[in-house]
Amino acid sequence: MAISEAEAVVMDVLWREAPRTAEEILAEVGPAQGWQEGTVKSLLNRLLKKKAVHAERDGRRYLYTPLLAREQYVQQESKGLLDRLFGGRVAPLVVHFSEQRKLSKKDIAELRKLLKELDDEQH
Amino acid sequence: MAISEAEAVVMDVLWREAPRTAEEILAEVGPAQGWQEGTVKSLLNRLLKKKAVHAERDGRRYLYTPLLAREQYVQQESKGLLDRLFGGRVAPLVVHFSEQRKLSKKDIAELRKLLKELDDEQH
DNA sequence: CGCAAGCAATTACACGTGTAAACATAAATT
DNA sequence: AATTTATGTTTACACGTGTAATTGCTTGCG
Repeated sequence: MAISEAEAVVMDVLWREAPRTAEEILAEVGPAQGWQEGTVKSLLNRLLKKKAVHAERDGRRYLYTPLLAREQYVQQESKGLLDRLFGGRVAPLVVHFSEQRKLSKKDIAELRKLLKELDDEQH
Repeated sequence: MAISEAEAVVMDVLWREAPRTAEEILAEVGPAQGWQEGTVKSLLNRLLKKKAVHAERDGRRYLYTPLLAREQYVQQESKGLLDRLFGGRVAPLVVHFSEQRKLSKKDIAELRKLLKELDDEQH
């Protein structure tokens, strides 16, 4: 089963640094998200059930570690969108953003650099 | 309220060609999706409620037309993903796919072309 | 005119999600 | 030892979604 958006917020905390306690996660994410303790605990439990995190007892509390790698998650999500909306190809997506004027100077510079590198490693 | 994935499948039919009757939509999408009549009708009703389509009576049936433009939908979805996963920027997403070896020759060629065009229209 | 056929609208139902409140349990404090 | 405190676990509940079944309304047909 897929990871929901709220769950992904919790994963994000763990991806930045792990292991962490529920309390630490709440501290980092509660204020911005407007979540209470119970909410974070529930999300952690659902993530446990989905095998997306691992919990290791540490005295009276648990330390949570991600099992699902961020790369994996990003990959799934991005591929899903690409497949659904752009025929599974990257260029049309970039063209789309270009048409919407959503390419910054920085984006363009980085894309140039990337293409150059791909060119170089060609042989 | 956002459009769900099943609803988007119906929208896709209408984006390809509109207006259409529920029957036509079912014919186009039912087999592939494994949906019955009632399913398509329900989805259409939800889309009506969400003001994503318009229905115009035509004798005993309705003709459905999209109100939400595909561009708009694509924009929302893409921006959402970009914001959630790539800090709202396009280049990191492309880099991600590049690292996953998901850039085809064709993608690379098209990206080159796009950058060239952007360069040209610069002045 | 009464009924069948064709559509649409309403209702249904299980499951996931966001968001907790309530409950359980074990450790710390009085 | 009894009570408070800190955590985690279970239960809850409303809402969206996927997927129809059921009901309702027209309208052509016998």
